[in-house]
Amino acid sequence: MKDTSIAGIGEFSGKTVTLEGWLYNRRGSKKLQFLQIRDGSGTIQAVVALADVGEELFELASGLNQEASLRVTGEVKPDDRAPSGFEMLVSGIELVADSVDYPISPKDHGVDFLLENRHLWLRSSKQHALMRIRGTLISALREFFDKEGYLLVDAPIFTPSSVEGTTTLFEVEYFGDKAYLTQSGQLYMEAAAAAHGKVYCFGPTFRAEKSKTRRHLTEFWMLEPEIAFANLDDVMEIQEQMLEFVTAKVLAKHRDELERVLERDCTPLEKVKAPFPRVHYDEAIAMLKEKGQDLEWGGDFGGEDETILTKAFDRPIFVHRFPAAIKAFYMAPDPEDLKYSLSVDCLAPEGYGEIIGGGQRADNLEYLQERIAEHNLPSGPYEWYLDLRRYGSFPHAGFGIGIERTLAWLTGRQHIRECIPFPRLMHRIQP
RNA sequence: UCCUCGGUAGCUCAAUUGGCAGAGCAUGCGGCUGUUAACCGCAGGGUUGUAGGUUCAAGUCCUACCCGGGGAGCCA
Repeated sequence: MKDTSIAGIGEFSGKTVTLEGWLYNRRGSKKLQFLQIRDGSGTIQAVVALADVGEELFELASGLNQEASLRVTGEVKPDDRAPSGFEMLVSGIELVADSVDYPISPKDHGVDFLLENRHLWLRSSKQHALMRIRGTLISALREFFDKEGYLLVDAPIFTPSSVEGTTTLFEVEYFGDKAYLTQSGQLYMEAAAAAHGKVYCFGPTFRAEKSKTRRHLTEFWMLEPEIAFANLDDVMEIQEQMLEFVTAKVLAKHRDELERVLERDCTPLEKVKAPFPRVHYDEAIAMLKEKGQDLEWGGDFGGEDETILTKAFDRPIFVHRFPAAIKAFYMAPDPEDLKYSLSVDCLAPEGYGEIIGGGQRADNLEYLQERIAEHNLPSGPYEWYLDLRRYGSFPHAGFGIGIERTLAWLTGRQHIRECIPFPRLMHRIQP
């Protein structure tokens, strides 16, 4: 392994270095070849001149296939014509391994073909940028909670029962019993919050819903904080601080990739500053009716409703106090009016819609028992959860932020399937 | 599960009223010393998703099925 990376190539201006990577693209003539080399950290153009390298090496260069792996040696030179400001004057090439008939050409491809070749598609520039920004988003989220004194507590993937009782779960055989893949770590975070005060989990979650939309995956990643003695207002404040923090981190580190590679206009992201507008459910209903949407009090919002709501504001918004009847059993009732719940969704702007769901949890034992019965949930699996209300119950609140939906918004993607390395969709589990 | 759109060369797509199945990219060969998804010339490449039907003639019309996209519901 060499120490030199393309991202840091500027340090070696005027010096001769060896790069290890892959041939991204090649063009040229009988006497001059332009090799686009990528090494994961970046890309650089390597120029091979027949007059400099001789016939044998030039012939090797002009026969190189797309995605062949290489060691390329040459002098690093500043060049105004290069996007990165530098290019390499090649003096030596070692073909590490050839790449014959690489399926993904630099021209257009359809979604189905690209997903079939997801293992190779990841090498493309847009997909490369998306994965880099995903990495930054995740580390920025974790940095935010770590610096605020939260403890990372891992939730289990196998669960004995549904968290919310509504969505369809993936069932697995568990030593002769049934178990399910988790749809949320929240209930476990409530237990952890009683032990540590401020906690969060980060991991994959699974939903067996037969959803075929640009907003759904069957396997997606979620970060779920839970905070003891917090209320609804507290979690809204935490959410807006968190989004302001991670958006600034992503902009600081990836503005060039966002604008140049992903063609994302960054001006809407610069407006992601606290406070975010807080819209009561009733206000949201009134706004939507005014815009001509046909809907009644008591229902949830559809994709089009969310689009209309978010386009009325220039930054993410909170919609709070949904009717208790359409929210999960563990949501706390609004003491001001019991038909509302102390719930909140955060909707991303520009039509992206819900990226965070959460709220204050019910801390009254009898209320929870009634709600579990109302939802026709088996009481047995929830006894441990009810213990949290039997032994020092405490007001607490939390939320879950969807990584892929947040990334799709930040990067301006149309579909969240590009926002996870290997998407799992209703009709796709390969590669 | 429902609504809707689609399936033609390795890839992206075209094919008029039912009338010889085509182009770009990729690949191969040739040309070009500054290309930026390079360009120019030539060549090879097809069981039009599957099965049936109508017709002198079906990529095109009809029936059934298979596969996929987008959306609804559900949610992050």
